[in-house]
Amino acid sequence: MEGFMCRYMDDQKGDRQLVAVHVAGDFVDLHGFPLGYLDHDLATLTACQVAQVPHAALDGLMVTRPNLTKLLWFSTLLDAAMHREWIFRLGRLDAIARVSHFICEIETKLRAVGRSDGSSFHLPMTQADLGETCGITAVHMNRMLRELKDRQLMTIRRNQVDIINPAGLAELGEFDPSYLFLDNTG
Amino acid sequence: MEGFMCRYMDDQKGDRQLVAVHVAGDFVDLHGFPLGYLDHDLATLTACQVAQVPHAALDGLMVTRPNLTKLLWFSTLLDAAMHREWIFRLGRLDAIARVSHFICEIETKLRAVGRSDGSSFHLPMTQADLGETCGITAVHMNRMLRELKDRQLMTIRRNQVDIINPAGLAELGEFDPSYLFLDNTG
DNA sequence: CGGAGGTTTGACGTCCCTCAAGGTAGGTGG
DNA sequence: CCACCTACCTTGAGGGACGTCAAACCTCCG
Repeated sequence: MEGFMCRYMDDQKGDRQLVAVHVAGDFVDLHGFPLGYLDHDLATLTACQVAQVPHAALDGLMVTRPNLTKLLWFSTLLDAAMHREWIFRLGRLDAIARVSHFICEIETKLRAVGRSDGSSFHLPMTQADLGETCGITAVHMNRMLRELKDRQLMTIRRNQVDIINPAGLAELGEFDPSYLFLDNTG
Repeated sequence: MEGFMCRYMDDQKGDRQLVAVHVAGDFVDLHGFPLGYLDHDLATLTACQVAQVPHAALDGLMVTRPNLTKLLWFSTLLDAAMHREWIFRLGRLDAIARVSHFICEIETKLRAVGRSDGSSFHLPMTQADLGETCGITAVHMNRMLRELKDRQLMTIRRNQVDIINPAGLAELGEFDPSYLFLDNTG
């Protein structure tokens, strides 16, 4: 309902890799319903307010409300589409483009729920968190953020993101929001 | 029904990033049903035999067969779980571990459909394909495969994979098959 | 026999990591 | 109100993993 959460997985050394970041309005744990258990971990990035839905209630919905079921299914496949985009980001983009891409994605998601005006928004993630998102170290994340500032594309200061040149940022991050299916979320 | 397919996305330079590899038995394009359209591309790696299911038939199933619907939903979330594992692989593992992890994953999937005996199987992917899967160049993939052979872990020759030391390969790739939910696929 | 696609190898460059040190801001207790 | 602590941010130097470029080779097939 409120706050920021993330999904992550740990490697053998205990280092985290974030696999998703969730904002207010997301149905976070729906994957656990058809799967039975969850293959990864959840954590909050801020204090959060969450609503819970018993699996039994979802089973009931599946029988009585196929259209609503399809919407829930849709929302989990939206997560899958974002996962694919993250794979692309980690596999094909260099560090600075990864950061740009992620910032564009989170801005788009926040704007969809009225948490961003298109240029400025609150993002409660440390540079270490951002590094674990983009598959780079916190030190290198710091250098990339400096470079984004130097290039007049965006700044982050005290969890506050300011996008100076949205088009330039999207271009650098090869960001195309069609995978977020904003024309279809109702 | 038969053959190998993959899902992929292109970057601005036209280089591919594979985001999934599908084997015989997978329901490949089910994501397009709730989503409405597909945010990525599909290609075959070999000649394939495919079965098609009209979306209208799936709509019918959702009304009359909620249990079967949940199974289909499950199968798409399995894809999502694999996507997460690919994110982890690209974000946290170095090149040789990425290859090991992928080989372990595809071996496990093939074994589940009787296409691998646990040590040997057919994998119709070039070193360039494997590179596009693991986010490294074909040249570096070649070096990693040589190293895996030198370390007595596995060999690939003419699309034939031979795993010499399965435990060692899984260890190197930090591979844990629980995300494949093999205890739950019926 | 020749060509195309795939594999292998070497030399060299660069992006990012590692390690280390210092700086900054907010929070807590004296 | 100051002292201190902790978490986070910033910067530098040096090294290593992987990319790039180029050439040779191998294998299949027409």
